[in-house]
Amino acid sequence: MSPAIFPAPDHDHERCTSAAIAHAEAQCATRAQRLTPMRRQVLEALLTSHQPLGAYEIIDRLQQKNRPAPITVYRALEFLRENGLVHRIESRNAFVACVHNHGGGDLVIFLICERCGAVGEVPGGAAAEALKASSRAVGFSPNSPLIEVPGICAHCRAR
Amino acid sequence: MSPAIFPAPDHDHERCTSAAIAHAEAQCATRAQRLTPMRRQVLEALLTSHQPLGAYEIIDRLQQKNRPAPITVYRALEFLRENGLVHRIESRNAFVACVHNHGGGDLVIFLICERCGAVGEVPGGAAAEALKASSRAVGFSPNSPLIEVPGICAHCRAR
DNA sequence: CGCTTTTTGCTGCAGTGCAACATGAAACTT
DNA sequence: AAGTTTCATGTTGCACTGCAGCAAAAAGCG
Repeated sequence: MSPAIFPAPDHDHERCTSAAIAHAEAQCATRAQRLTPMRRQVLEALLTSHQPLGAYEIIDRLQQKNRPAPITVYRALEFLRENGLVHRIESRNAFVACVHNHGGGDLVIFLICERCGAVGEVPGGAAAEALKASSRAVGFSPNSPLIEVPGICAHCRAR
Repeated sequence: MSPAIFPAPDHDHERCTSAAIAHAEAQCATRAQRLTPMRRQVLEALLTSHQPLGAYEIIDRLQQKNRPAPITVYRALEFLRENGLVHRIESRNAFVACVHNHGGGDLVIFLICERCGAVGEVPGGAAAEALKASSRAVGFSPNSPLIEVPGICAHCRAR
């Protein structure tokens, strides 16, 4: 598929979720990491939302039977982030499932729709170069930058 | 002085602080806004730190006599941000005094030294253009982006 | 001076994030 | 298979973030 940056409002949710879970399983297998039920549930909660969720929102969406404590969810999120399956949206104090298979090191730009709340990821090559140049010009040695762009996504604009 | 992006460790703190306060007074005067004692104290706390401070750190640094409630500090910070005197560092949940006189709308990049904690601001013109291009290429209408770059500043690298 | 607007104080609360310790489950060793 | 180590989760508790809602005080204005 051509990876739509923003999922269409009517896309096949089931399929994109299960594909992402499959990818997560593969990812963990190759890294000898364990995608436990807890971790999988947290990832699924994020996948089925397609929006950034706060920690307590995640808790609310998990099976009510054994409502996990905040620390449990934070630990699962930490694991998922370390394995590139989840990103944190700093400007929202929230988390999104990563639907790309972008390699670990390369910079990603987060596009955050202010209307529908969806988050898209785009590679940040050109912007990264400009940033590096600006940083080094003042003697600063940059590490991986954080870029989050609020705005309006194509689907919302179309309406 | 040529506005060093990062203040030298041995720079004249008194002078740069009082200059920034003077600028804040002028800024508020022209906008018919009131730089009250509370607001001034919060700004001074940030200026004398040259590092991002959390809300409670600010409280701790204010005169102990009348320790303000968190909401009071948040309101002062809100005012200072609206008037371009303070920035929020999203990735740190903290605030820094703005030592530049950059016009309201133009994009600023925050360089955050991971060793000494200092924050520098550089204009983000080139990076902003690259970001806009990347965003629009996927049908996204961007607003003012957030860019924060962790790294090592020149002074820390020199050591 | 009265009136309005702005600012600050006060109480309370929901959300964020993690430390420290205990328990349980899985993997590895011999 | 039993024991040991490692990893994951549960439990308790707490510090910080951020703000709502209302009350009191201060500043500006006719």
